[in-house]
Amino acid sequence: MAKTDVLALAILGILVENPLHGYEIRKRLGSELGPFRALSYGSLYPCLRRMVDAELIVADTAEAEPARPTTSKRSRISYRITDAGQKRLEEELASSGTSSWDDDTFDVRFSMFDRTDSATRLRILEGRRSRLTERLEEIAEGLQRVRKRHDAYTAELHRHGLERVEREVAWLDRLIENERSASRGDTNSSASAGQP
Amino acid sequence: MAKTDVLALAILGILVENPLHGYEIRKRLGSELGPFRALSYGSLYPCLRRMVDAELIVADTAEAEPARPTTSKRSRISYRITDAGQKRLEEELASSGTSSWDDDTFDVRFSMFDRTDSATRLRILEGRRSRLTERLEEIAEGLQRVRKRHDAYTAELHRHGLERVEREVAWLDRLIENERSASRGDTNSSASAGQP
DNA sequence: GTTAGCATGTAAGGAGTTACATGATTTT
DNA sequence: AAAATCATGTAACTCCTTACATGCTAAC
Repeated sequence: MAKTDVLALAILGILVENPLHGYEIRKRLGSELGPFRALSYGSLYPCLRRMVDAELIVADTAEAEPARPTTSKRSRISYRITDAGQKRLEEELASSGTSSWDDDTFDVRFSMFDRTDSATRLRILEGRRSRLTERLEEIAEGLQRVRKRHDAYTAELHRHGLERVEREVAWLDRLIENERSASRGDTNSSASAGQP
Repeated sequence: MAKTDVLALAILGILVENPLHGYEIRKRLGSELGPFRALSYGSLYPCLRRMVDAELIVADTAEAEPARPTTSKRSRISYRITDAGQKRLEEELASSGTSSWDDDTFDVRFSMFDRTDSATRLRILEGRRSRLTERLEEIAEGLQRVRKRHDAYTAELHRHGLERVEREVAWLDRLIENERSASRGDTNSSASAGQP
């Protein structure tokens, strides 16, 4: 796996809670991480193998129940995180590393915010925010150019794209504000602000 | 290119207006299509070549200005759409083909709506809408599951994801309504509704 | 008993990126 | 004259999907 494989990171984040077998890991990835990719087995199993080779996880060929010797039961390989894996996860979670503000990586990092310290959370949120405001300018420029070229549909596409990004920035602002008041020592804070 | 390459379709849509060279095509792809991919040359040029092989476009090794014979000027290969390419584009635009409601394909199709007939526009918008409502249910389920598991951040991620999709559905509803009133023969209609 | 869902994997291939390699034109 | 940007391309590589191949377990 070498560098900072997002998928491997997400898997470590899932396995750190309790050991699981591949099939279940895939389901979790699909539901845990927002509207995240429902990735295929053809992607998952090779990744698990790479992680085993890197000794971040180990594969227990389940012997859980000693009783019932027949009906062999040899399927369901339970993957468990190793000390090295746990250390790696902590390292990843500690620093906003190699830009955790890409679309994909951000979601994975965010989903593990309850295991991330406040300072790092803030750094990631702000990094993501500035990434989005850059994009905002690009889209706004494109919108200007497109408006001149008549064509209401293309303009509408840009307008909608712009709005989407603006909303995400507003969302981040809310989260950043929350994070700041929490670190100022306020006790009345949680991730979800909004309705009174 | 064979089937229905989204990139090739987007390029045909750009070249049908006027011939351009690769460098310029890439810029257009970046600005024209919403917050669309700024795709690399390593992707673009091989695609152009495939399209030339398929005779959808031809490469004119620019001789535009007959004057100035020195300073050779031989770079800038101007790509021009062929009759076959034009026919192919029309075919693509005529039917909502092999599901044009994926995230990527939808944007490309939408950006060419002014060259698409009303019935097809409506079919694509509705297809996209039903695709999104499916996703809506999946996310809503995931949100339920996540809420039970404490963890405010993951829940917030889902909530935000849900909201984003809901907004896109609302946007589509607005466009569909517009499209319907336009085909009912109202003269006061355009792609952008909204403010009175 | 047979369908549906659980469970694990591999091989081939698609679609794109990065890094490289090269050169012309325009601006400073 | 140097630097920026325009312009074209190739080769290697990454990441993921699809299709295939296999077998267990539970429900109807």
